[in-house]
Amino acid sequence: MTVLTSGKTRPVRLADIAKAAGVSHGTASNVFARPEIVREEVRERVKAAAEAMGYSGPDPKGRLLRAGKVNAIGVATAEPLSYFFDDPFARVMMASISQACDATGAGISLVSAANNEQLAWNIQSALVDGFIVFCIEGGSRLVELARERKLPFVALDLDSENEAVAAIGIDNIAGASLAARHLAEFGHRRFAVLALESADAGFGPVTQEQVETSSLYSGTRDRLRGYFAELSRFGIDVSQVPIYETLNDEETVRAGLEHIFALPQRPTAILAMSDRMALHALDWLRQHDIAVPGDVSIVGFDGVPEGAVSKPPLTTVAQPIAEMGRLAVKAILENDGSLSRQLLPVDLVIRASSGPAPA
Amino acid sequence: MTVLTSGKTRPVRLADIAKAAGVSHGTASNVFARPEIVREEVRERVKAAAEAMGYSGPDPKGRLLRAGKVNAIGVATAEPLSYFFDDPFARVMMASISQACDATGAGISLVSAANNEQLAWNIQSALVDGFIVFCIEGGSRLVELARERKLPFVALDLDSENEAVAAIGIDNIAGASLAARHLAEFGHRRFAVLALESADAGFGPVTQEQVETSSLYSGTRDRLRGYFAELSRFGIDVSQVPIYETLNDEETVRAGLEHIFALPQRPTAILAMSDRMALHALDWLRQHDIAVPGDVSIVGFDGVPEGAVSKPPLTTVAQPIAEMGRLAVKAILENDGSLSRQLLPVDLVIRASSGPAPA
DNA sequence: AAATTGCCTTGGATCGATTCAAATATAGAC
DNA sequence: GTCTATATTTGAATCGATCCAAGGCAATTT
Repeated sequence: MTVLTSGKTRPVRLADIAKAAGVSHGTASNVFARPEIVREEVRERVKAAAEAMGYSGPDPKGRLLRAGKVNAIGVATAEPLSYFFDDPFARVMMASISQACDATGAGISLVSAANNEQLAWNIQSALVDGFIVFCIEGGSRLVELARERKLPFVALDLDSENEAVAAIGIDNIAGASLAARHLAEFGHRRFAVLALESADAGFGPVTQEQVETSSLYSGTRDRLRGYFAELSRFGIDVSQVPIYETLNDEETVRAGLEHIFALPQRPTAILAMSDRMALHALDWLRQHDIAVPGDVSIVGFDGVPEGAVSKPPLTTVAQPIAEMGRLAVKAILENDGSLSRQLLPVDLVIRASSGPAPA
Repeated sequence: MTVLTSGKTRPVRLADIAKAAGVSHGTASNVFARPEIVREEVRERVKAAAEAMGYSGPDPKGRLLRAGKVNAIGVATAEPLSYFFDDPFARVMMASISQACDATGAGISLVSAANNEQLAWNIQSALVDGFIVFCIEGGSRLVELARERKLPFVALDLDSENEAVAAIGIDNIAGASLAARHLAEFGHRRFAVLALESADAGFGPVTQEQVETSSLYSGTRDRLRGYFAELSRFGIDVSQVPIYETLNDEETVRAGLEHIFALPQRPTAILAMSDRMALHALDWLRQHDIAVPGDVSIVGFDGVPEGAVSKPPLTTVAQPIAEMGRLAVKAILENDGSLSRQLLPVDLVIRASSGPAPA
């Protein structure tokens, strides 16, 4: 595995094999890359030399520089790496991205970092042919970094403002409208909203104005707009609808529900901006003996598989997650510049967590 | 972003910047790699040139060859890539691996492939500093491939036979004993086993002999040995204990329970070789109004987080998954050759799914 | 004025391969 | 024996950086 040169050892290179076999390194390279053009006798000799010296084929590091293609795409997020394995939405998305990669033989590199400094470095030095950027919350910095690499990249779920970057997202306003209309048509008139972050690291009750004025997190803002536009159409005074912002985890969802159900007017319908929140809410409601959908209806957002097996199964606004992943991978690998921005349609999946408003 | 040379364009290199700024390439390199040793005036000039030519920093491809370190570890499996995001055990393991990577700033490359040919190529050409190999089922081919790369690598959960490869695993026999003893001490005498695969693509009732004779899947075999050795110690005739092999999914677990509970002697205790199976079993039992642990006790294996929140919470043999991930990453990154084989201790976590045998 | 010191800068060597135009060998035709 | 066509092989150039010994230069010592 190593040659001895003046007392110190170093890994065997293709050139060492070539010398040992008495051929040029060009020929040695051909033995591995295009064996069919090398005369059999020579080929065997080179292979024998390789075997003897414990050489196990050309080092990808060297090949890479020459070839230029890594054959892997980077998936980046500003969350810790474990986000990819913890978050239900990320998992479904990654599963679909990985299927698309499997189909084309490309690998996946996970790029992230504990702190912001690391993150910049990691993105700058990632060995990938392109990036898929998860823009969860205020991912604009991430987009900026990825863009500086001057590699093909697409943003998933990007703030709809930035027209200049390639992005695959959904129509948050339309999706939210769907959810709100569904509940309103069931006769619900007292609503509450479980919102995603609209400003950094905040949770607690917020007002519509606060959400509107925060420039980041356009997903949160658009979903709220969609909800409220639709509710207004039904003559509901949206200024009276409580909005509670959570961190999309169990603890803050429960806190939100405690808050909401302590208000004088209990809601009969909850609009949750993620399935994760909706599922935690389902747990809380069951533990508090509030029947779903008997007393309270709830509609989630995302369409994660857990929603299909919850108790009760969750009505939700399903994103075409698999399609988004496929498109993203395609955009990177083909890099024909065809993709600029793409808003995919969402789908209201009606299950058992929503029903007529109680009389 | 590109320079024009005799009619064709090519990406800007560091050398182009150096020339444009009138410095040597060595200095240009220092501007990016160790800016503090370059005089400010020069530094600014080079940076300006870079800016002007749209150069966004040294290409990692070039750096890699020189540095030799990719700063990423490969995680390989023979399953499709999406396994990493679908399987609960894999997910917990990946979460812990990614935490360890985050802590050291290393990236993660997922390596897998649809078919065997691809897999070989993907492993041979992966740009990584080492491999962590998931040896789920008969992963010996995978280990062989990884080994040929001559990079540091560790196998997770390897067949305990192969003494030559570095591996991190658990003592399956001891873990299984723990589970069996726990139930036996509760007075249980009628057992059933929900087993993992022991041969390819099979599910259904099997005998102890069948499991023993299958050479792959030593995990399944060892767990069964552990169960039965311990039960025998309590004077239980293990030849009468039904074993049902599942595919670790809901459907086959339910089929297994239908089968087991249709037998003349209903068990009062179930030993499940994975938490995933145990959790599906819990669902089935609840739906059939069989009280846990009133009528039937059940003990899982793995220690996935879902087991802590199931109803009832699952007694299980917890693997030190986080520790395994940490050790694996450490072994790769430090590569001090210190790790050869390591069997980590397992832990019986007693929760509410096990209790005294019914009178 | 010469010598020493410290700070920057230079340019050649190197990392490990692939590529391709040119050179060489081999065989068959005339 | 020469010529041509074909099959192999060669070796220099290239990919894009980093490293480092050696050199240049200005400020300080002797």
